Amino acid sequence: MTVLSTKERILNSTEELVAESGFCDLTMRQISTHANTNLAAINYHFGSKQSLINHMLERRLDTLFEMRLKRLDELENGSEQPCLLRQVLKAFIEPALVISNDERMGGQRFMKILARAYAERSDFLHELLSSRYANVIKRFAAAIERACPPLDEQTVFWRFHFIIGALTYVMADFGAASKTSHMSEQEFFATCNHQLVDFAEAALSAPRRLSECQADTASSA
Amino acid sequence: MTVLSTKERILNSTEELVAESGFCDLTMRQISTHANTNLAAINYHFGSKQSLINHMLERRLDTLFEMRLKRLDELENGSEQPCLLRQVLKAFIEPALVISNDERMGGQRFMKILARAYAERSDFLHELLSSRYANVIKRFAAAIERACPPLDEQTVFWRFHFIIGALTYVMADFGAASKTSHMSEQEFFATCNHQLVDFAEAALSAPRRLSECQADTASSA
DNA sequence: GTCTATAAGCCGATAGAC
DNA sequence: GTCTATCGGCTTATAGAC
Repeated sequence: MTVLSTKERILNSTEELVAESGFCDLTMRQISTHANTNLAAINYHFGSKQSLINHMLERRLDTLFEMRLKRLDELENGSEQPCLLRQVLKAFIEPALVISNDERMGGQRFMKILARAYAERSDFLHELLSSRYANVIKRFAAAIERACPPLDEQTVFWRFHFIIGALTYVMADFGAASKTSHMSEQEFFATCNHQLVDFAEAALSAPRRLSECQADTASSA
Repeated sequence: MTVLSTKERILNSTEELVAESGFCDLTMRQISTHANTNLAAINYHFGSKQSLINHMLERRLDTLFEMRLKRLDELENGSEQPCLLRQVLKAFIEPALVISNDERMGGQRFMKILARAYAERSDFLHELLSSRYANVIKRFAAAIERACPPLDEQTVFWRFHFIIGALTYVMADFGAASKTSHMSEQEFFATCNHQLVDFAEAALSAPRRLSECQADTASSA
Protein backbone atom coordinates (compact mmCIF):
# COMPACT_ATOMS: atom_id res chain seq x y z
CA MET A 1 0.00 0.00 0.00
CA THR A 2 1.57 3.20 -1.20
CA VAL A 3 1.21 6.34 0.85
CA LEU A 4 -0.27 9.03 -1.33
CA SER A 5 0.78 12.66 -1.19
CA THR A 6 -1.75 15.29 -0.22
CA LYS A 7 -1.78 16.49 -3.83
CA GLU A 8 -2.65 13.01 -5.14
CA ARG A 9 -5.30 12.50 -2.49
CA ILE A 10 -6.93 15.78 -3.48
CA LEU A 11 -6.98 14.79 -7.17
CA ASN A 12 -8.39 11.35 -6.38
CA SER A 13 -11.07 12.76 -4.09
CA THR A 14 -12.07 15.29 -6.73
CA GLU A 15 -12.50 12.49 -9.26
CA GLU A 16 -14.55 10.40 -6.88
CA LEU A 17 -16.85 13.24 -5.91
CA VAL A 18 -17.44 14.45 -9.46
CA ALA A 19 -18.14 10.91 -10.67
CA GLU A 20 -20.58 10.46 -7.82
CA SER A 21 -22.59 13.62 -8.02
CA GLY A 22 -21.38 15.84 -10.84
CA PHE A 23 -19.69 19.18 -11.10
CA CYS A 24 -22.66 21.21 -9.89
CA ASP A 25 -22.58 20.39 -6.22
CA LEU A 26 -18.83 20.05 -5.98
CA THR A 27 -17.39 22.20 -3.21
CA MET A 28 -13.83 22.66 -2.00
CA ARG A 29 -14.94 21.82 1.50
CA GLN A 30 -16.32 18.45 0.37
CA ILE A 31 -13.06 17.69 -1.37
CA SER A 32 -10.86 18.68 1.54
CA THR A 33 -12.90 16.56 3.96
CA HIS A 34 -12.90 13.56 1.62
CA ALA A 35 -9.14 13.86 1.07
CA ASN A 36 -8.49 14.13 4.80
CA THR A 37 -6.97 17.56 4.56
CA ASN A 38 -8.23 21.16 4.66
CA LEU A 39 -9.48 23.95 2.47
CA ALA A 40 -6.23 25.89 2.44
CA ALA A 41 -4.19 22.92 1.23
CA ILE A 42 -6.18 22.75 -1.99
CA ASN A 43 -5.57 26.39 -2.73
CA TYR A 44 -1.92 25.95 -1.84
CA HIS A 45 -1.46 23.08 -4.33
CA PHE A 46 -3.76 24.17 -7.14
CA GLY A 47 -4.41 27.89 -6.68
CA SER A 48 -8.13 27.75 -7.38
CA LYS A 49 -11.07 25.42 -7.80
CA GLN A 50 -11.02 25.69 -11.59
CA SER A 51 -7.32 24.97 -11.75
CA LEU A 52 -7.88 21.86 -9.63
CA ILE A 53 -10.56 20.60 -12.02
CA ASN A 54 -8.31 21.25 -15.01
CA HIS A 55 -5.46 19.31 -13.43
CA MET A 56 -7.82 16.43 -12.69
CA LEU A 57 -8.98 16.25 -16.33
CA GLU A 58 -5.50 16.64 -17.77
CA ARG A 59 -3.99 13.81 -15.71
CA ARG A 60 -6.28 11.12 -17.12
CA LEU A 61 -6.71 12.55 -20.60
CA ASP A 62 -2.95 12.54 -21.12
CA THR A 63 -2.91 8.84 -20.27
CA LEU A 64 -5.89 8.10 -22.51
CA PHE A 65 -4.50 9.83 -25.59
CA GLU A 66 -1.02 8.44 -25.04
CA MET A 67 -2.47 4.93 -25.05
CA ARG A 68 -4.50 5.63 -28.16
CA LEU A 69 -1.51 7.08 -30.00
CA LYS A 70 0.76 4.20 -29.01
CA ARG A 71 -1.72 1.67 -30.36
CA LEU A 72 -2.17 3.56 -33.60
CA ASP A 73 1.61 3.82 -34.02
CA GLU A 74 2.01 0.07 -33.54
CA LEU A 75 -0.75 -0.54 -36.03
CA GLU A 76 0.62 1.76 -38.71
CA ASN A 77 4.12 0.31 -38.32
CA GLY A 78 2.65 -3.17 -38.75
CA SER A 79 2.35 -5.28 -41.85
CA GLU A 80 -1.13 -4.38 -43.07
CA GLN A 81 -1.50 -1.23 -45.14
CA PRO A 82 -4.01 0.30 -44.94
CA CYS A 83 -4.91 -0.91 -41.46
CA LEU A 84 -8.07 -2.90 -40.95
CA LEU A 85 -10.92 -0.64 -39.92
CA ARG A 86 -11.69 -2.79 -36.92
CA GLN A 87 -8.13 -2.52 -35.64
CA VAL A 88 -8.16 1.27 -35.89
CA LEU A 89 -11.47 1.45 -34.05
CA LYS A 90 -10.18 -0.84 -31.33
CA ALA A 91 -7.09 1.33 -30.95
CA PHE A 92 -9.39 4.26 -30.26
CA ILE A 93 -12.11 2.64 -28.18
CA GLU A 94 -10.29 0.06 -26.07
CA PRO A 95 -7.95 2.43 -24.19
CA ALA A 96 -11.06 4.07 -22.74
CA LEU A 97 -12.22 0.70 -21.51
CA VAL A 98 -8.77 -0.26 -20.21
CA ILE A 99 -8.66 2.88 -18.10
CA SER A 100 -12.19 2.20 -16.93
CA ASN A 101 -11.18 -1.28 -15.79
CA ASP A 102 -8.03 -0.21 -13.96
CA GLU A 103 -8.57 1.12 -10.48
CA ARG A 104 -5.09 2.73 -10.52
CA MET A 105 -6.17 4.96 -13.41
CA GLY A 106 -9.39 6.12 -11.86
CA GLY A 107 -11.47 3.12 -12.84
CA GLN A 108 -14.93 3.69 -14.22
CA ARG A 109 -15.02 7.08 -12.62
CA PHE A 110 -13.01 8.89 -15.21
CA MET A 111 -15.22 8.17 -18.20
CA LYS A 112 -18.24 9.42 -16.29
CA ILE A 113 -16.36 12.59 -15.49
CA LEU A 114 -15.35 13.02 -19.10
CA ALA A 115 -18.95 12.73 -20.27
CA ARG A 116 -20.00 15.32 -17.74
CA ALA A 117 -17.21 17.64 -18.77
CA TYR A 118 -18.32 17.29 -22.40
CA ALA A 119 -21.91 18.08 -21.53
CA GLU A 120 -20.90 21.01 -19.36
CA ARG A 121 -18.93 22.35 -22.33
CA SER A 122 -15.85 22.86 -20.23
CA ASP A 123 -13.84 25.53 -22.01
CA PHE A 124 -10.69 23.92 -20.75
CA LEU A 125 -11.64 20.51 -22.12
CA HIS A 126 -12.60 21.99 -25.47
CA GLU A 127 -9.28 23.78 -25.67
CA LEU A 128 -7.40 20.63 -24.73
CA LEU A 129 -9.14 18.60 -27.45
CA SER A 130 -8.61 21.21 -30.14
CA SER A 131 -4.95 21.80 -29.31
CA ARG A 132 -3.04 19.24 -27.28
CA TYR A 133 -4.90 16.17 -28.62
CA ALA A 134 -6.04 17.49 -32.01
CA ASN A 135 -3.26 15.75 -33.93
CA VAL A 136 -4.13 12.37 -32.42
CA ILE A 137 -7.77 12.77 -33.40
CA LYS A 138 -6.77 13.85 -36.91
CA ARG A 139 -4.48 10.85 -37.31
CA PHE A 140 -7.32 8.52 -36.31
CA ALA A 141 -9.73 10.20 -38.72
CA ALA A 142 -7.18 9.81 -41.52
CA ALA A 143 -6.56 6.15 -40.66
CA ILE A 144 -10.29 5.46 -40.63
CA GLU A 145 -10.69 7.20 -43.97
CA ARG A 146 -7.94 5.06 -45.51
CA ALA A 147 -9.58 1.94 -44.13
CA CYS A 148 -13.04 2.93 -45.48
CA PRO A 149 -12.46 3.61 -49.14
CA PRO A 150 -16.15 3.96 -50.05
CA LEU A 151 -16.65 6.90 -47.71
CA ASP A 152 -15.81 10.53 -48.33
CA GLU A 153 -13.90 12.64 -45.81
CA GLN A 154 -17.01 14.51 -44.63
CA THR A 155 -18.97 11.37 -43.90
CA VAL A 156 -16.06 9.79 -42.03
CA PHE A 157 -15.79 12.96 -39.97
CA TRP A 158 -19.47 12.85 -38.99
CA ARG A 159 -19.58 9.17 -38.24
CA PHE A 160 -16.38 9.28 -36.21
CA HIS A 161 -17.88 12.00 -34.07
CA PHE A 162 -21.13 10.10 -33.67
CA ILE A 163 -19.09 7.15 -32.42
CA ILE A 164 -17.22 9.33 -29.96
CA GLY A 165 -20.65 10.48 -28.79
CA ALA A 166 -21.91 6.95 -28.34
CA LEU A 167 -18.75 5.97 -26.46
CA THR A 168 -18.93 8.98 -24.19
CA TYR A 169 -22.62 8.61 -23.52
CA VAL A 170 -22.54 4.92 -22.73
CA MET A 171 -19.59 5.36 -20.39
CA ALA A 172 -21.41 8.13 -18.59
CA ASP A 173 -24.56 6.10 -18.17
CA PHE A 174 -22.62 3.04 -17.20
CA GLY A 175 -23.62 2.74 -13.57
CA ALA A 176 -27.31 3.07 -14.24
CA ALA A 177 -27.29 0.78 -17.27
CA SER A 178 -25.29 -1.99 -15.62
CA LYS A 179 -27.68 -2.05 -12.69
CA THR A 180 -30.66 -2.89 -14.87
CA SER A 181 -28.76 -5.70 -16.63
CA HIS A 182 -28.27 -9.09 -15.06
CA MET A 183 -24.50 -9.20 -15.53
CA SER A 184 -21.60 -8.46 -13.25
CA GLU A 185 -19.86 -5.15 -13.90
CA GLN A 186 -16.96 -7.02 -15.52
CA GLU A 187 -19.22 -8.92 -17.91
CA PHE A 188 -21.19 -5.80 -18.70
CA PHE A 189 -18.01 -3.99 -19.55
CA ALA A 190 -16.74 -6.69 -21.86
CA THR A 191 -20.10 -6.85 -23.62
CA CYS A 192 -20.14 -3.10 -23.98
CA ASN A 193 -16.69 -3.19 -25.56
CA HIS A 194 -17.61 -5.84 -28.13
CA GLN A 195 -20.91 -4.22 -28.96
CA LEU A 196 -19.37 -0.81 -29.36
CA VAL A 197 -16.58 -2.00 -31.67
CA ASP A 198 -19.10 -3.97 -33.74
CA PHE A 199 -21.39 -0.97 -33.83
CA ALA A 200 -18.63 1.39 -34.93
CA GLU A 201 -17.43 -0.99 -37.60
CA ALA A 202 -20.97 -1.48 -38.88
CA ALA A 203 -21.59 2.25 -39.00
CA LEU A 204 -18.38 2.94 -40.92
CA SER A 205 -18.53 -0.04 -43.25
CA ALA A 206 -21.86 0.78 -44.82
CA PRO A 207 -21.89 3.02 -47.88
CA ARG A 208 -23.37 6.48 -47.79
CA ARG A 209 -27.02 7.13 -48.53
CA LEU A 210 -28.47 3.75 -47.81
CA SER A 211 -31.78 5.39 -48.65
CA GLU A 212 -30.94 4.79 -52.28
CA CYS A 213 -31.14 1.04 -51.77
CA GLN A 214 -33.90 0.73 -49.20
CA ALA A 215 -35.51 -2.17 -50.99
CA ASP A 216 -32.36 -4.20 -50.50
CA THR A 217 -32.30 -3.51 -46.80
CA ALA A 218 -35.93 -4.42 -46.34
CA SER A 219 -35.74 -7.68 -48.25
CA SER A 220 -32.33 -8.87 -47.11
CA ALA A 221 -33.78 -10.72 -44.14
CA MET B 1 -46.80 38.82 -30.57
CA THR B 2 -48.32 36.93 -27.69
CA VAL B 3 -47.90 38.22 -24.17
CA LEU B 4 -46.40 35.50 -22.05
CA SER B 5 -47.38 34.79 -18.47
CA THR B 6 -44.81 35.16 -15.73
CA LYS B 7 -44.74 31.38 -15.38
CA GLU B 8 -43.94 30.89 -19.06
CA ARG B 9 -41.31 33.62 -19.01
CA ILE B 10 -39.62 31.91 -16.06
CA LEU B 11 -39.57 28.54 -17.85
CA ASN B 12 -38.22 30.11 -21.04
CA SER B 13 -35.54 32.03 -19.19
CA THR B 14 -34.49 28.91 -17.34
CA GLU B 15 -34.07 27.09 -20.63
CA GLU B 16 -32.06 29.89 -22.15
CA LEU B 17 -29.74 30.20 -19.21
CA VAL B 18 -29.11 26.47 -18.84
CA ALA B 19 -28.46 26.11 -22.57
CA GLU B 20 -26.03 29.00 -22.37
CA SER B 21 -23.97 28.09 -19.37
CA GLY B 22 -25.15 24.82 -17.86
CA PHE B 23 -26.80 23.76 -14.65
CA CYS B 24 -23.80 24.50 -12.44
CA ASP B 25 -23.90 28.26 -12.40
CA LEU B 26 -27.67 28.57 -12.64
CA THR B 27 -29.08 30.79 -9.91
CA MET B 28 -32.61 31.86 -9.14
CA ARG B 29 -31.54 35.49 -9.21
CA GLN B 30 -30.20 35.12 -12.74
CA ILE B 31 -33.49 33.58 -13.81
CA SER B 32 -35.68 36.19 -12.16
CA THR B 33 -33.69 39.04 -13.71
CA HIS B 34 -33.72 37.45 -17.16
CA ALA B 35 -37.47 36.81 -16.93
CA ASN B 36 -38.12 40.40 -15.82
CA THR B 37 -39.59 39.37 -12.49
CA ASN B 38 -38.28 38.66 -9.02
CA LEU B 39 -37.00 35.91 -6.80
CA ALA B 40 -40.22 35.41 -4.88
CA ALA B 41 -42.29 34.89 -8.01
CA ILE B 42 -40.28 31.81 -8.92
CA ASN B 43 -40.83 30.26 -5.53
CA TYR B 44 -44.48 31.19 -5.73
CA HIS B 45 -44.97 29.41 -9.07
CA PHE B 46 -42.64 26.44 -8.67
CA GLY B 47 -41.91 26.04 -4.97
CA SER B 48 -38.19 25.43 -5.31
CA LYS B 49 -35.30 25.55 -7.71
CA GLN B 50 -35.30 21.79 -8.32
CA SER B 51 -39.03 21.77 -9.00
CA LEU B 52 -38.54 24.54 -11.55
CA ILE B 53 -35.87 22.52 -13.36
CA ASN B 54 -38.11 19.44 -13.36
CA HIS B 55 -41.00 21.40 -14.86
CA MET B 56 -38.69 22.81 -17.51
CA LEU B 57 -37.53 19.32 -18.55
CA GLU B 58 -41.00 17.81 -18.48
CA ARG B 59 -42.57 20.46 -20.69
CA ARG B 60 -40.30 19.78 -23.67
CA LEU B 61 -39.84 16.05 -23.12
CA ASP B 62 -43.59 15.53 -23.22
CA THR B 63 -43.70 17.26 -26.59
CA LEU B 64 -40.71 15.29 -27.90
CA PHE B 65 -42.08 11.88 -26.95
CA GLU B 66 -45.59 12.73 -28.13
CA MET B 67 -44.18 13.61 -31.55
CA ARG B 68 -42.14 10.42 -31.66
CA LEU B 69 -45.11 8.29 -30.68
CA LYS B 70 -47.41 9.96 -33.20
CA ARG B 71 -44.97 9.29 -36.02
CA LEU B 72 -44.51 5.67 -34.97
CA ASP B 73 -48.28 5.19 -34.81
CA GLU B 74 -48.72 6.60 -38.30
CA LEU B 75 -45.96 4.33 -39.54
CA GLU B 76 -47.34 1.18 -37.96
CA ASN B 77 -50.85 1.90 -39.23
CA GLY B 78 -49.44 2.35 -42.71
CA SER B 79 -49.15 -0.13 -45.55
CA GLU B 80 -45.64 -1.51 -45.03
CA GLN B 81 -45.26 -4.29 -42.47
CA PRO B 82 -42.73 -4.49 -40.98
CA CYS B 83 -41.84 -0.82 -41.28
CA LEU B 84 -38.70 0.17 -43.13
CA LEU B 85 -35.82 0.58 -40.72
CA ARG B 86 -35.06 4.04 -42.06
CA GLN B 87 -38.61 5.21 -41.44
CA VAL B 88 -38.54 4.02 -37.84
CA LEU B 89 -35.22 5.76 -37.25
CA LYS B 90 -36.53 8.95 -38.79
CA ALA B 91 -39.60 8.78 -36.55
CA PHE B 92 -37.26 8.74 -33.57
CA ILE B 93 -34.54 11.15 -34.65
CA GLU B 94 -36.40 13.82 -36.61
CA PRO B 95 -38.72 15.05 -33.84
CA ALA B 96 -35.59 16.05 -31.93
CA LEU B 97 -34.46 18.06 -34.91
CA VAL B 98 -37.90 19.54 -35.50
CA ILE B 99 -37.99 20.84 -31.94
CA SER B 100 -34.48 22.14 -32.37
CA ASN B 101 -35.50 24.08 -35.44
CA ASP B 102 -38.66 25.58 -33.96
CA GLU B 103 -38.12 28.63 -31.85
CA ARG B 104 -41.57 28.21 -30.28
CA MET B 105 -40.48 24.87 -28.82
CA GLY B 106 -37.24 26.06 -27.34
CA GLY B 107 -35.19 25.87 -30.51
CA GLN B 108 -31.74 24.42 -30.34
CA ARG B 109 -31.61 25.13 -26.65
CA PHE B 110 -33.59 22.17 -25.47
CA MET B 111 -31.42 19.43 -26.92
CA LYS B 112 -28.37 21.01 -25.32
CA ILE B 113 -30.21 21.03 -22.03
CA LEU B 114 -31.23 17.42 -22.45
CA ALA B 115 -27.64 16.36 -23.05
CA ARG B 116 -26.55 18.18 -19.94
CA ALA B 117 -29.30 16.63 -17.90
CA TYR B 118 -28.24 13.18 -19.13
CA ALA B 119 -24.63 13.82 -18.19
CA GLU B 120 -25.59 15.24 -14.84
CA ARG B 121 -27.54 12.04 -14.21
CA SER B 122 -30.58 13.97 -13.13
CA ASP B 123 -32.57 11.58 -10.94
CA PHE B 124 -35.74 13.20 -12.15
CA LEU B 125 -34.84 12.69 -15.81
CA HIS B 126 -33.87 9.10 -15.22
CA GLU B 127 -37.15 8.43 -13.48
CA LEU B 128 -39.08 10.11 -16.28
CA LEU B 129 -37.37 7.98 -18.93
CA SER B 130 -37.86 4.73 -17.08
CA SER B 131 -41.51 5.36 -16.24
CA ARG B 132 -43.43 7.96 -18.24
CA TYR B 133 -41.60 7.41 -21.56
CA ALA B 134 -40.47 3.80 -21.13
CA ASN B 135 -43.26 2.36 -23.26
CA VAL B 136 -42.44 4.65 -26.17
CA ILE B 137 -38.78 3.59 -26.06
CA LYS B 138 -39.78 -0.07 -25.88
CA ARG B 139 -42.10 0.27 -28.86
CA PHE B 140 -39.31 1.82 -30.91
CA ALA B 141 -36.88 -0.92 -29.91
CA ALA B 142 -39.45 -3.54 -30.95
CA ALA B 143 -40.13 -1.80 -34.27
CA ILE B 144 -36.40 -1.60 -34.98
CA GLU B 145 -35.99 -5.26 -34.13
CA ARG B 146 -38.76 -6.24 -36.55
CA ALA B 147 -37.16 -4.11 -39.26
CA CYS B 148 -33.71 -5.64 -38.67
CA PRO B 149 -34.28 -9.37 -38.94
CA PRO B 150 -30.61 -10.37 -38.86
CA LEU B 151 -30.07 -8.82 -35.43
CA ASP B 152 -30.90 -10.33 -32.07
CA GLU B 153 -32.77 -8.41 -29.38
CA GLN B 154 -29.65 -7.76 -27.28
CA THR B 155 -27.71 -6.27 -30.17
CA VAL B 156 -30.61 -4.06 -31.21
CA PHE B 157 -30.86 -2.85 -27.62
CA TRP B 158 -27.20 -1.89 -27.51
CA ARG B 159 -27.10 -0.24 -30.90
CA PHE B 160 -30.28 1.73 -30.26
CA HIS B 161 -28.74 3.11 -27.10
CA PHE B 162 -25.49 3.95 -28.87
CA ILE B 163 -27.56 5.90 -31.41
CA ILE B 164 -29.40 7.77 -28.66
CA GLY B 165 -25.94 8.58 -27.29
CA ALA B 166 -24.70 9.89 -30.62
CA LEU B 167 -27.87 11.97 -31.07
CA THR B 168 -27.67 13.43 -27.59
CA TYR B 169 -23.98 14.14 -27.83
CA VAL B 170 -24.08 15.82 -31.20
CA MET B 171 -27.01 17.99 -30.16
CA ALA B 172 -25.15 19.05 -27.03
CA ASP B 173 -22.01 19.93 -28.90
CA PHE B 174 -23.94 21.65 -31.62
CA GLY B 175 -22.90 25.22 -30.99
CA ALA B 176 -19.20 24.46 -30.87
CA ALA B 177 -19.29 22.11 -33.85
CA SER B 178 -21.30 24.42 -36.11
CA LYS B 179 -18.88 27.26 -35.43
CA THR B 180 -15.92 25.33 -36.82
CA SER B 181 -17.86 24.36 -39.94
CA HIS B 182 -18.35 26.74 -42.83
CA MET B 183 -22.13 26.33 -43.03
CA SER B 184 -25.02 28.35 -41.72
CA GLU B 185 -26.76 26.91 -38.68
CA GLN B 186 -29.67 25.82 -40.90
CA GLU B 187 -27.42 23.98 -43.33
CA PHE B 188 -25.44 22.43 -40.53
CA PHE B 189 -28.62 21.16 -38.97
CA ALA B 190 -29.92 19.59 -42.16
CA THR B 191 -26.56 17.92 -42.78
CA CYS B 192 -26.53 16.64 -39.23
CA ASN B 193 -29.98 15.15 -39.70
CA HIS B 194 -29.07 13.31 -42.91
CA GLN B 195 -25.77 12.09 -41.57
CA LEU B 196 -27.32 10.86 -38.35
CA VAL B 197 -30.11 8.94 -40.05
CA ASP B 198 -27.63 7.40 -42.50
CA PHE B 199 -25.33 6.56 -39.63
CA ALA B 200 -28.07 4.92 -37.60
CA GLU B 201 -29.30 2.93 -40.56
CA ALA B 202 -25.78 1.80 -41.39
CA ALA B 203 -25.13 0.75 -37.80
CA LEU B 204 -28.34 -1.27 -37.59
CA SER B 205 -28.23 -2.78 -41.07
CA ALA B 206 -24.91 -4.53 -40.69
CA PRO B 207 -24.91 -8.05 -39.29
CA ARG B 208 -23.44 -8.83 -35.91
CA ARG B 209 -19.77 -9.78 -35.49
CA LEU B 210 -18.32 -8.26 -38.57
CA SER B 211 -15.03 -9.48 -37.18
CA GLU B 212 -15.89 -12.87 -38.63
CA CYS B 213 -15.68 -11.50 -42.14
CA GLN B 214 -12.90 -8.96 -41.82
CA ALA B 215 -11.29 -10.00 -45.07
CA ASP B 216 -14.45 -8.98 -46.90
CA THR B 217 -14.46 -5.55 -45.30
CA ALA B 218 -10.82 -4.94 -46.11
CA SER B 219 -11.03 -5.97 -49.73
CA SER B 220 -14.43 -4.55 -50.58
CA ALA B 221 -12.93 -1.23 -51.61
C1' DG C 1 -49.96 37.36 -8.18
C1' DT C 2 -46.34 40.26 -7.58
C1' DC C 3 -43.30 42.74 -5.04
C1' DT C 4 -39.28 44.30 -1.26
C1' DA C 5 -36.61 43.09 2.38
C1' DT C 6 -34.31 39.92 4.96
C1' DA C 7 -33.16 35.66 7.11
C1' DA C 8 -29.85 31.88 7.54
C1' DG C 9 -26.30 29.54 5.54
C1' DC C 10 -22.68 28.02 2.34
C1' DC C 11 -19.28 29.46 -0.93
C1' DG C 12 -14.14 30.28 -2.60
C1' DA C 13 -10.19 32.50 -1.31
C1' DT C 14 -6.77 34.23 1.92
C1' DA C 15 -4.06 35.87 6.17
C1' DG C 16 -1.09 34.34 9.27
C1' DA C 17 0.58 30.87 12.98
C1' DC C 18 3.35 26.84 13.15
C1' DG D 1 3.39 22.05 3.66
C1' DT D 2 -0.23 22.13 6.62
C1' DC D 3 -3.27 24.11 9.60
C1' DT D 4 -7.31 27.46 11.89
C1' DA D 5 -9.97 31.34 11.55
C1' DT D 6 -12.24 34.58 9.01
C1' DC D 7 -13.68 37.83 5.27
C1' DG D 8 -16.75 39.36 1.77
C1' DG D 9 -19.99 37.82 -1.26
C1' DC D 10 -23.42 35.03 -3.03
C1' DT D 11 -27.00 31.52 -2.44
C1' DT D 12 -32.06 29.63 -1.73
C1' DA D 13 -36.05 30.33 0.58
C1' DT D 14 -39.48 33.02 3.12
C1' DA D 15 -42.23 36.75 5.68
C1' DG D 16 -45.22 40.19 4.96
C1' DA D 17 -46.93 44.55 2.39
C1' DC D 18 -49.78 45.63 -1.49
